[in-house]
Amino acid sequence: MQKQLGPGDAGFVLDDYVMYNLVRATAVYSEKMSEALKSYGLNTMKWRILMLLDDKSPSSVSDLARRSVTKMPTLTRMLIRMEEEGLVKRTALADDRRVVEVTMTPNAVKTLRIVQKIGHRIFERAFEGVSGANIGATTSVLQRIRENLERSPFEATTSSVKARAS
Amino acid sequence: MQKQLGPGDAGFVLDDYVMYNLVRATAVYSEKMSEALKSYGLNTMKWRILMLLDDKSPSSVSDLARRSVTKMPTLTRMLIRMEEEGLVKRTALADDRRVVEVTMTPNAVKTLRIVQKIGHRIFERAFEGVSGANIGATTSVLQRIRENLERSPFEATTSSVKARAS
DNA sequence: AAAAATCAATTGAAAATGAAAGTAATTTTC
DNA sequence: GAAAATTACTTTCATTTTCAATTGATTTTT
Repeated sequence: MQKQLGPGDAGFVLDDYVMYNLVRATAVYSEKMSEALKSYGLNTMKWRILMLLDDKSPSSVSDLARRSVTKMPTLTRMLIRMEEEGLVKRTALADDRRVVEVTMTPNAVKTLRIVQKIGHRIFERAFEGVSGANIGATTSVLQRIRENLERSPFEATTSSVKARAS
Repeated sequence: MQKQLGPGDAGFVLDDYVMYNLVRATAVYSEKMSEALKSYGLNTMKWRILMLLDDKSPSSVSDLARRSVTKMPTLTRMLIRMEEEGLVKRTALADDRRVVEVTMTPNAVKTLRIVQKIGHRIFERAFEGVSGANIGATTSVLQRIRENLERSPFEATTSSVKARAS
């Protein structure tokens, strides 16, 4: 296996570029999930929040924002709506009343369990023909990507060469 | 390697779930790219469109929409803006005047080449510590995921069990 | 060949998003 | 221990995105 070609290199093929495939695969997956969730009154964001709460409850708003890679304002609004819909409860933390603790309602757990089955079927379809070993390897690589990128704030070494269109 | 656990199964760990990592890794990557592109007057969507045009020019609007997994209205507006900024040219196809052919301007090519270098550095950082073989394997899996999901329109087999929160 | 159907792209109204400012609570500094 | 700084979240407002309908062009049907 030789050195990775980057965009702009001669012989570079976009369809074989890992980053392009990463973004596109995720977009298609999100699209499918979104369709499937619609009839349950959910969208991908509510789904992700419920999954995160199922994983760790209660969670603070900022914790959910970080783990769902969503901006706080967006999340605040979404959580208010979800509270109105009876999916979550928001309460100020006793120790530190700046913090808002979010928990799932039993109702939300019930809905989540149903939707998880559908999510699992989409997952199975997505990985049709991919071995368990390869799924594991892919997971590791994805975890690694996130860690690598979250660790390092990107510093623009060519900051002097600021080209601009028009 | 045993059977894959799905969300809701006992012993399931969200942080090890491939779909969660897929979405999160992509979100972090997009965030980093977005930051890096800002000073060049670009965003991830313009960047992706330019990459697609660099790969195949001219392209129709619908073709770009499909390959960038973006809704047509969004793309139309973005292309209009990009034309105003001197990045692309839009012309009705002679054979079929419903179709709008989009091409990059030389100016855009110049900008793209610069930004690609930065994109490549982010890519390298993302895959720090990942072998070339593993990058290749990941690419294949991602391609497979997309193909699998694009092929099959998801049919809700539990469509009778429509639960709804609240 | 006129009418109906389909298709590619655009536009208009409504919802979602995010940067920046605002608020309230806690911690740090002097 | 009061003033300043920080933190966690919320709100405001301008922009972006999307759904649904529309336009203009081509193809299909009758």
